Amino acid sequence: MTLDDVARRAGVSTATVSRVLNDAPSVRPATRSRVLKAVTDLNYLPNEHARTLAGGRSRVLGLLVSNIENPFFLDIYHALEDAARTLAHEVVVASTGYVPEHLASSIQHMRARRLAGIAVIVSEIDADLAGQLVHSGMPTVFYDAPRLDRMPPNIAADYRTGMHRCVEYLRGLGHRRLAFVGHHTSLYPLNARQAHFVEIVAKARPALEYRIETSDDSPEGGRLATRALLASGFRPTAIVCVNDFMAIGVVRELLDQGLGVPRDVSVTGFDNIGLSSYTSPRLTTLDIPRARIGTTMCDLLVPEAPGHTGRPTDIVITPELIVRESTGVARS
Amino acid sequence: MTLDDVARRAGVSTATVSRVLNDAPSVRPATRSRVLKAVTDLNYLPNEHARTLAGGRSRVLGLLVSNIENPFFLDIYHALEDAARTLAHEVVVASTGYVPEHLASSIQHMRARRLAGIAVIVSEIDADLAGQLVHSGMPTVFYDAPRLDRMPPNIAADYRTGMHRCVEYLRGLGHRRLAFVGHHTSLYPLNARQAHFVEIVAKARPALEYRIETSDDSPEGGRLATRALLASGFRPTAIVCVNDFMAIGVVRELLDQGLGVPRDVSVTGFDNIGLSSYTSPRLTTLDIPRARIGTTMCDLLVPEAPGHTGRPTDIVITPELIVRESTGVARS
DNA sequence: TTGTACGCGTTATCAT
DNA sequence: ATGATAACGCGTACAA
Repeated sequence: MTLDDVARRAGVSTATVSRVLNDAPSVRPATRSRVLKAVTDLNYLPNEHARTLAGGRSRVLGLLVSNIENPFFLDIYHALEDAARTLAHEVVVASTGYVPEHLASSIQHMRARRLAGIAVIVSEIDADLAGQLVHSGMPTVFYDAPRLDRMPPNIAADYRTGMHRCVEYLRGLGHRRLAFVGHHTSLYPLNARQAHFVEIVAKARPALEYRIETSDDSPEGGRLATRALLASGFRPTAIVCVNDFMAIGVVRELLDQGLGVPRDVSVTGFDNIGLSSYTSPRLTTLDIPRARIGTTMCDLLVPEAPGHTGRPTDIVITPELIVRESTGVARS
Repeated sequence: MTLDDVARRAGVSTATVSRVLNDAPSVRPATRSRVLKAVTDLNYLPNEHARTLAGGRSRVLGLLVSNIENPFFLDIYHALEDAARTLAHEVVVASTGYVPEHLASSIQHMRARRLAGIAVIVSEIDADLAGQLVHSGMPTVFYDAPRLDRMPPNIAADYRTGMHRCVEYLRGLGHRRLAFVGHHTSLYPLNARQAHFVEIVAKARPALEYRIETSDDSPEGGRLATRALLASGFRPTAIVCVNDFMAIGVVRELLDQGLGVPRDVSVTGFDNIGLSSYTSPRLTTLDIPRARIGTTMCDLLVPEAPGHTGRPTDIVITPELIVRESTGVARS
């Protein structure tokens, strides 16, 4: 089923069919409808590959995330997709699962497909890969990108301020023994949230005790990290989690060990995913506006986007503290 | 950056470069490495569009789901992707959000891309669209497909038995006033789980009271449905949810209204998503083996798959009841 | 073993 | 307004 078939059936040339399909201006209404009829009769659909090959342009955006199971990424995906849809663009996702090899191969695939642009939200990307991407000529936008020489547009969250708010809030509640539950990540960059946690906690006076435990980015990971934490004998009065997704498992394990939340241990998440207000107790967390991130990425990537500015804009998002039920005054 | 550039740099013809890239047998090691060097020097990546256009085949599978936010679908996606990866295939997802227009356009896109195959898990698909898909010639596999004349491979869950197990279990616990919380769905087919619930409950002796409420497929939907349910004055002692995702919101709303789960109201989910054992209380649910579904779909779609059988296999999955903490004896 | 040349299905540039 | 036809970048018979 090709253009030729349609052309033959409509008694016109392929050029005309192509014009109709791309609603070019000059086509007589009569022929136009003849062509359209042939198209539906034959249930014809243009070959996308031939199309982008001949036309040169693609209307597909790529999104690269670390872990699509985490609702945080899913939300960004949705926002991006919605924004893209209004611009007649599609978006394809690839989740690396924090596996560097998957990251590399996903990038290959996206480059091979000559996408219209690519949005990257993978904390484990190194400067090398990022640079390669940028130099490949594809429009690229990063969220939390590593520092690059030729900076591409970047959207950054001010995790330092966010973490500061979180720790200060807990200190105000009287917490002096804190734990951080993070997730494994390949070295680049050392997880910003964790780094800032350490920095801030280390500076606090009077001094705070703290401990760090890491595991997979999942509820199960949160549970395992908490189990290890408690098994070590350390008794935190508050656990700061790298994100809500893991916090769900942290709370679960605490409960399973007979610890009340927040009666015995306070727990904070990060991201403010939808689920965080459905757990019991509801999670205290820091909000990161995923929708805005997704929309902004689309703006940055697609020239036809309403919010598109040619120059590489740097955008900074400051996480807001959302106090709910999982935190309370420290048990004395 | 094209084959030509590489060929020129390596001092060979494009045909030879192509051979190297597709590791064809007869290429002298010396020239092979010359070509490979040129490729890396130029950071060359074959144009996927030209490739599938010329070669005719595509190594990309499509997955069509109703709501990728629901972990149920996400799990299938992952299983499918993992299986596909071992066969050097990619998979692209499209989530319709239960919007028929999105479904149609996603199908268009996938057909346009001449994918190697397409897996469909959208309850809202009608026989018309399904038929169109099958007749388009693309290898297709359905999960819970509408009945078709020319049956494509289909994977079905025996919801009737599953729902029967669920209702019988609740009856055994003394529940006589049941509610069903389902999700909106375009007509085709009337949600099987709901239909079976009604059928089974209506037959039960002594007679059961029941009521149905529907909303979006999300925790928020579950919450809203429950709110409406209670506002109506109906006092179920047990709520059967169409899936775990909504059940999360159902439990939340119950708790918010001061009702204990399962003390005052028992709640059952469906699917046995990972989250269902992280909520408090843990959800009693019916297990559906998502991983198996994803793997099987890959087997059915890809000829090179180990489990591939030429003939359209019909597979039936029977949901297993998993009893956890959200159900208990009916309050007298 | 390697090169030449045609075809894949479409868009776009000329003519007409 | 419409029709030829040359790209687009690659795979692959067919030759050499």
